[in-house]
Amino acid sequence: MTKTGAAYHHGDLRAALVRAALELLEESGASELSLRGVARRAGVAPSAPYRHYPDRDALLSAVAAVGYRELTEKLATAHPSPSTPDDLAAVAVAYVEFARQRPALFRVMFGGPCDRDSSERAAATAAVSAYVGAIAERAFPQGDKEALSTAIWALVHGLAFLHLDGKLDSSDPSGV
Amino acid sequence: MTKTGAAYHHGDLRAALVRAALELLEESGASELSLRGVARRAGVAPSAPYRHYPDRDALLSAVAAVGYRELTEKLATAHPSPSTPDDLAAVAVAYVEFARQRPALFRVMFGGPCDRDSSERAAATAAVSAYVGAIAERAFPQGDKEALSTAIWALVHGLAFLHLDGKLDSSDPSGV
DNA sequence: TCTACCATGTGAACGGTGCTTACATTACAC
DNA sequence: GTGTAATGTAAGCACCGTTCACATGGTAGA
Repeated sequence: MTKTGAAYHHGDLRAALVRAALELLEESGASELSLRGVARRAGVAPSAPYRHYPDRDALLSAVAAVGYRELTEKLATAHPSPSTPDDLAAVAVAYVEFARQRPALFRVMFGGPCDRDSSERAAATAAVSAYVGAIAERAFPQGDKEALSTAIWALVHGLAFLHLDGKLDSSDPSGV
Repeated sequence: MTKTGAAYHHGDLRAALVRAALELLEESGASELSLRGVARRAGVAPSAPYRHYPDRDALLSAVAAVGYRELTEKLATAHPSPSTPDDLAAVAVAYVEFARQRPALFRVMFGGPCDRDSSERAAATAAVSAYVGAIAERAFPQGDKEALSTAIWALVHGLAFLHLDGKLDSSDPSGV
């Protein structure tokens, strides 16, 4: 499948498509990402992407996977190894910030039903889950790890979505 | 504008369209609700809905408004006047249950960017918000009402979304 | 080096979509 | 009864996802 194939006609169109999609998401916040639009952006015929992705959802999954990686990076940057509840709060704020700064990408990542076919995507979300779990365990060693991890992720995730939907204002009461 | 107009040619097509949309959402969980599909379901030409709704989003907002009403009903049924944290937990479970039982409708309600034009929709979400706030105040009289209300809604909302995206399993650690 | 092959990209086409516009019909006011 | 405004229809536009036959060009094997 030459996942990271060198350069054929176009030169790694597979990656170029993901890049074009990310650009479109950043520019016009519209979370409506048309395959034809991405192809146009990449300077390629509308049918070209089908040589690399079976359908639109597969391309979106690849884009989402990049989003997951960038999200974990941002969280790690917020606090490399959080261990206190305050550290955790910092990471939580970073999560919500990510959603607010890149709403279209965030919607691609979490907006629709995740297709379990994409191993790339599944692995990336598992990584986020594990990361949150590890943090929760370190911050609250005495608690039930599963429940805590779920609760924290849910709280932060819900906060992000309510923000995105304009249900909240600037106040950020994320004291955890 | 004859919002609740009697019966012209079709017989309150305005309401019939919302009904048809809800039916389609329930049947095929696909959250992709096409205006043409709704019109077809209502036995009407594809352009007929435009006499009652300016565009697809407006119809979706009307559908979402119905969803908000049904959600508040379900929450009220779960516990008519919750005052203890345990009561609150029951309401929270009902919220997540609603999302799991009617995922397509839930996605219409919260999935996309809410258009602030629809007063109908805005009023319905404000009602949910006020309801949660009132509950939070009664269950935790000593806490900061705003922060508590936000935190609770976010936790429950995030839980619902993570469930919908298949990130969680059957365990329901909603101890609040 | 020549040739055959296969991966990649193209162009046209199909059915579906949201939306608009011109036209037909129907209910109500006068 | 007649006129008018509200309502529904038919046709058409541009766009979408997807497929298929075809063109192109890099690479392997002789």
